[in-house]
Amino acid sequence: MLDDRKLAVLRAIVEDYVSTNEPVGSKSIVDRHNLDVSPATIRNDMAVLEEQGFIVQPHTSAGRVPTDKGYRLFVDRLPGVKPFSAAERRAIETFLAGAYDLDDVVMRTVRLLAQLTRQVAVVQYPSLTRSAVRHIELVPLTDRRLLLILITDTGRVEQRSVDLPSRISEDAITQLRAVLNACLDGRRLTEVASVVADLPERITPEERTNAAAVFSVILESLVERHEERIVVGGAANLTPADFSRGLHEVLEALEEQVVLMRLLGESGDEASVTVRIGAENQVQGLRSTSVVAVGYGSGDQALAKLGVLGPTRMDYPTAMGAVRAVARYVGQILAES
Amino acid sequence: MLDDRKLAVLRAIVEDYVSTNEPVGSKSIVDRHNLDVSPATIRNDMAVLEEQGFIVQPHTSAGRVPTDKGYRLFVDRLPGVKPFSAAERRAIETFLAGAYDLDDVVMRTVRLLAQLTRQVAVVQYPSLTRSAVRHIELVPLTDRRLLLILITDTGRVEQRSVDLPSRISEDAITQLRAVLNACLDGRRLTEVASVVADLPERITPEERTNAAAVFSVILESLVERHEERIVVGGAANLTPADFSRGLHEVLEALEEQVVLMRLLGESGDEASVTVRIGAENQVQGLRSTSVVAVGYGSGDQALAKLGVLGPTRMDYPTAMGAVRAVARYVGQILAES
DNA sequence: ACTTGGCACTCGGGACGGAAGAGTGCCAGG
DNA sequence: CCTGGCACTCTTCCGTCCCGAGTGCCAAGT
Repeated sequence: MLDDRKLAVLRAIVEDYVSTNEPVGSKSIVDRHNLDVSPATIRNDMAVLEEQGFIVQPHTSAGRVPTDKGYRLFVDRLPGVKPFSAAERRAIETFLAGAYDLDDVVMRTVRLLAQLTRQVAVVQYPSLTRSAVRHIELVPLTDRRLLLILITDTGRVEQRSVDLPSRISEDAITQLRAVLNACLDGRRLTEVASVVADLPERITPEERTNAAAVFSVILESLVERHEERIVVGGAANLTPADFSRGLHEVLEALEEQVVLMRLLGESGDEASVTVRIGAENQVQGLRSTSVVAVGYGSGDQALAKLGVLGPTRMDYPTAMGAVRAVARYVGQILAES
Repeated sequence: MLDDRKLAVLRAIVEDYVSTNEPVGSKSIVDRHNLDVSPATIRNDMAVLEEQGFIVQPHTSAGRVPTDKGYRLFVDRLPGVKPFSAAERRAIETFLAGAYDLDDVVMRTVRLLAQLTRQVAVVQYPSLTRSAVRHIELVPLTDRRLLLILITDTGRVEQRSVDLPSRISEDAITQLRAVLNACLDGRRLTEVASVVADLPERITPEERTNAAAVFSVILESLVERHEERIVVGGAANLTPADFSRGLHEVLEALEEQVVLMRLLGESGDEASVTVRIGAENQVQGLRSTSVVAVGYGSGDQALAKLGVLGPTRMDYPTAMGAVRAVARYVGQILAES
């Protein structure tokens, strides 16, 4: 039903529209791409493509513009990702390699992605729920208050302050610290809940109430409320022209961590680059944007996701290439540290 | 040279223009504010105000619009800050009190400020250079690599990884940790440089090279490059209409930490609310915005600054009130923790 | 069966022009 | 020093017109 030439026409429309931001007509297609047919032929093809819902014309006597469905077909059946040159990849690598801690890695990644794609970059911190405990530290703030610091194998450092029901001695802190590290070290955070349940037995009875306060903070704020952080950058790349209802709506959505989580969560498969186009995003307010995302991680399993967000009129091949390449190197960096 | 009525006229123009975003004419002034004079009189006053550069008319036969200089006069000589009602203050307090760590305090503050003022909120983390060391922790990652964690009395937790020149034993780590904490605990970060210089003597000779690596990380990344973090929120409150050259320029500036630092740095006095209007900001790209900022801190001295940023056409009294009130409560919260 | 040139048609956008309205500056009189 | 009156200046808003881009359709050619 869609022969090769019709696909080529669709591709031409997408490419031209992406680069010019103007509806593309039959004439300009034969001019810029060397299909050896006449404009009239293209028009016939376009009529079919329009009937099937891949393209529309904003008004009679304007050229055609791809629909979400059109972009979808383009992404699924057409050129695929644009591979990065060796030089580009080296640039990415060195830029990321300079980072000195996880915060810095994430910040650099965001900047890098935003710059490479000229879109909005979205990077999730390595998920806590998929991380394992590397170390737990307790620092006394006052004699009724501790600072609890959790360090994960993915480099995240989380801090919480704990109010204690009664005063605590240095010795008790030392004991508690030892028990926590002995029992939780190396455990994934998903297992922590069950382990913590057994801990009170290992604590001397008089310290149990204080210890319980610490445990409950661990459970509540680190395990149950799975604390996922997402960083956004390159918002300045959003161009007002692309959003009929104004940037406002998009900017608002980008400030809501929860919304971003859902957005990244929707891209299902983590191993390969996924693209969600326009209304495929269930997130209200981002129905006219596309998201290109992929999971990244050190080694085999994905720790979290990163990607870019932009108008549906986006250079998908480049975006997909950039996202894939960056994710790969971020994974490497994390594996090394 | 400027009698009371002329000031009242300026005030009327500022207030009306802020609320309507339209040039305000002599007629509407006498209607909305009860000055007991005729429009013609107002016109004469306006002619003077314009001659002195406090207002301009976009084109003949339009109303008047305040200039930067006009806003400046308004801010300096007119109503001052809008005090917050008891209910509002209680709302602020409870909203901030729910925070469970410094990151959370800062995030909540940003949201709160953005919401109260409907402008862009800018909050700086408590400055490292004005903080004191509360605790330093060393966690082995591999036998050639440590994670260095610095906790300050302002609640900041900074992490850096340290590559060591040679393998390090558990005992050596313990020794190093003890020395660091013994010598640095309670020291302001500005003093740290001189203290660190004397440290090697306290370390057994065979561990000096490793210790030196740790010291240099402390100095380089925590002391010299004074690591100031700034969080921005409420960018969605920027309305395109207010910026002739587009949001783009403003959004870009807001993504540059360095720019934001300069911006907050420019507001000199820390104890009281300062306002920088339009071109008073030396930061390129933010010449058409105003910044209302104030220092905040636990107790007497300011730790850092926070404020809001918006178009020069801003509700200054409200913004100043909100900034002042929020800064006060943030200071309280930090003092408690 | 597909492609092609020709042709009439539709519509958006820019140019032009006139009318309405807002707001001003100035002046002469209270 | 204030005020009412008045002429003047622009902007804004329509309505009209015209041009060009791009289309859909058809009949003819391969």
